[in-house]
Amino acid sequence: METQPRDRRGGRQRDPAADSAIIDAVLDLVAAGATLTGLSLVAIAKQAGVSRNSVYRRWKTKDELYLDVLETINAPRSSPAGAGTRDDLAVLLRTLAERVADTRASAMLRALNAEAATFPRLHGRYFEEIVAPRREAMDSVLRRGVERGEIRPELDPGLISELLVSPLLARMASGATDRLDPERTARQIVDLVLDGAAAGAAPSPRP
Amino acid sequence: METQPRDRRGGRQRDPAADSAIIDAVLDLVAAGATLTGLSLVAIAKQAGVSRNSVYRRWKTKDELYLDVLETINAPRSSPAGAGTRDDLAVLLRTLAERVADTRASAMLRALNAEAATFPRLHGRYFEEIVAPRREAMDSVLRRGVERGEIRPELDPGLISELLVSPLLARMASGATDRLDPERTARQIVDLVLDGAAAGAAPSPRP
Amino acid sequence: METQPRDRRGGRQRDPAADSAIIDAVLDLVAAGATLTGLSLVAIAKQAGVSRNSVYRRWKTKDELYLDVLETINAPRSSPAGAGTRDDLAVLLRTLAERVADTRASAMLRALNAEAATFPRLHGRYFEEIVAPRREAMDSVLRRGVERGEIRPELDPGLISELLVSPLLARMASGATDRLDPERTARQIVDLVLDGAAAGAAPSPRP
Amino acid sequence: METQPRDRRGGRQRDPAADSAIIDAVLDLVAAGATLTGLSLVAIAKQAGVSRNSVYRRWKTKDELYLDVLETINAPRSSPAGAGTRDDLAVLLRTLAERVADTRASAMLRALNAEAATFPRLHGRYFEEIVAPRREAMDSVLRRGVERGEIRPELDPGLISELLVSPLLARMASGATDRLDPERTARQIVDLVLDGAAAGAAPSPRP
DNA sequence: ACTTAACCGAGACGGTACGTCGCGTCTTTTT
DNA sequence: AAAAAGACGCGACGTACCGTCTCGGTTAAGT
Repeated sequence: METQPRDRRGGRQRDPAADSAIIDAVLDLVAAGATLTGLSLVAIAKQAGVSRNSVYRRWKTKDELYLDVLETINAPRSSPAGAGTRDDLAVLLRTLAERVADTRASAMLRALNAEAATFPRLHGRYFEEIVAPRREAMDSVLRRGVERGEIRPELDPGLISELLVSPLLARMASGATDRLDPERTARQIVDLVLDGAAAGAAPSPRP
Repeated sequence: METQPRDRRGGRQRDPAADSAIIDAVLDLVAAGATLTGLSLVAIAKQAGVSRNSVYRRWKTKDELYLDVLETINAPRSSPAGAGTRDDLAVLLRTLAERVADTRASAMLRALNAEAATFPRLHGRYFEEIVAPRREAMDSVLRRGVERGEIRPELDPGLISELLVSPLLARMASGATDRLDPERTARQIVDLVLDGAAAGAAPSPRP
Repeated sequence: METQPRDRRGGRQRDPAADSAIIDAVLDLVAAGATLTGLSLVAIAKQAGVSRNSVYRRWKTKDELYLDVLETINAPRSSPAGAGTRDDLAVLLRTLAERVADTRASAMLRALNAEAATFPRLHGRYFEEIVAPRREAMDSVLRRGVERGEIRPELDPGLISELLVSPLLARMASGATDRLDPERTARQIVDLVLDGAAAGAAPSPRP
Repeated sequence: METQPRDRRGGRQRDPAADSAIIDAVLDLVAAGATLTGLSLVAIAKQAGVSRNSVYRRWKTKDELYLDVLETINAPRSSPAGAGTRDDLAVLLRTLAERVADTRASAMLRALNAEAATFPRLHGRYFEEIVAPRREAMDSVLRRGVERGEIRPELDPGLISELLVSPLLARMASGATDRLDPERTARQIVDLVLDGAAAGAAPSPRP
């Protein structure tokens, strides 16, 4: 995460508090409605309470700064226990819901999605490092579910996956992340997607 | 849709082509990645091939201009035939999917969502005039489905509705609107949400 | 003297008052002690009471601006009547003395001399257009003086010329331009250089 | 000349070479065209090859530094032998011419003159310690010349003095100090000022 | 036909924000 | 304790863009 290794042969040390103050400032400003292109290093410096110089010294471009901001909100992945498909999916969705409930992270990712065209490199990294692993985890659970006979094998796994995560992603996109109970919401979504809404579809028995 | 009535006592007429050229310019620029705050009337004028004056003469602020842009992409609502819950939902989703497949409209709404905080008035109108009626239509279909005994009555209708529309909204938010077959996708989503993905949940017989 | 001809096909006209206000500002600031390198277009704009934009629009670089300032202080040359060498020299020196007595012009030229290395193009123009013609005029008078038998022919005309103008140039350089009576000072210098200070050198009879 | 006595209680000694390196740097930079206000301690440090700290440790302000630079170029005064007015004046002028021929000293004094308003204290010291004594010496020689009957008594001694030194001062001001033969130039000036340029003014016999 | 009034493009204008640069100070490591 | 390296806050600079204002030229309605 350090921006520049640099030869440390002398000179004053960089204030480590400034690093986090700047990253915090970005998150706060984006959460307050700023766009990634509209956000200026000047405004960031003011919000962080440091001089413009201290920002430019650490990051040459907004791209590089945002990259480090993304690293910051990249929470550790959850690892489902493998007890059962329903529970495993609930664990994955709960972890996603928790991130969605984090107002600042949510705002940052929403902004990044909206301006993907302007920050292709950034969006690429976001996809590779954050989206892809979690998508793979969910696919893995679904595959195991099919093997166990818990998931209808004739369905497109991608579609199931999309239906599961979309409600949370749509909330993130619309900014309606308040009053989101991760545990409860994750469970509701999984149950509904697994059991279906049609009256004829009797809900499977659950422990 | 006309912005100013004005006294028409004489003088040169406004070029009607300019109106649509400007609105087109907004849609093109937003589709190309511009944000609503970042987009300037100057850039719009250049893209539209008219002078700044011609833009300012028609709309005093970006807010008012965007309002008219929103009107433009407000396609007529679909009206489900009422043949059956499954088909009615499919009709509604197909209409939504078609709008999502429209790259420019999709980009405009994505931008509006991302910057809702900056354009509260605009976002409010968008919600009232576009989202609310369609949401009400879906709720109505679901209510009728419960009465008909086609939808499990103990479920939260809001959750079902959310699950149905979220896949399309999430696609709109992420910009992954290419290669979207509205008819097919709408049908797939409705089937999966109604029938469920669990192996035990036998798919209801369909005509 | 006009900076840019420009195609005048439309658009608002430049405020002609701003042109002179800016040039006046330069002269005032330089007279107040500013150096040509130290003087910024920002400071000039503030002093002139116009926006930075209005300065940059007219002149891209300080060089071009200073060039026009030089034109402004380039007073019309004097033309000696040819009545006699002594009187002709006095006329030339009085004209020079008048320019030296002009505080602002004097300061400008002093600054230009001091920073000739930084503004070679400017210094070159100054030399060609202001210094050279006047130097040539004086050489011409001296040549005629030799022909008339009024100037000792064995002397270096360049040295005589240098002795005549140097007192005024030195005053200009040192900034001691107050209380300078052009008429009287010019006459005194010419008399002394022509007649000499040595006791043996009897002053030539004058009308 | 040492700036601060300081308690020498231990620790590393100041590098004596740095002192002269810094002063040399100032002279070189000014000779290269830098102004006194425009010259920064940073640029001086870089030119001298020392750290900024090493400059600031020795001199708190540019004023104090320039003062020591002035001391450096303050060559010892000449003392005319008193053999005769013509020779005495030539000695004084030759000394002045030698200083003028020193490119770096000349540039420094030229810069100081141009920016006298910005450095009043510095300019005052320069006047008191360098100009005044030499002016007094010349006045003294001229007074003795009048007493000896070698200088016309009705002339203003100040004017004679001004005419004698101005050619050299003007050269210093204009920077045209190359190819200046101090001995020859001084002699030429004295002869011309004493004997006059007019044909009627017979040159006094010289040894 | 002539006046009038609005539109249109072009561009000057004041204001604001940006990213850069340089300054003088402060801090840390090395000599 | 001096020296070198470099981070830091501050401020100025030149640029770019924005929204307004002001031109000459054009077009259509009303006399």
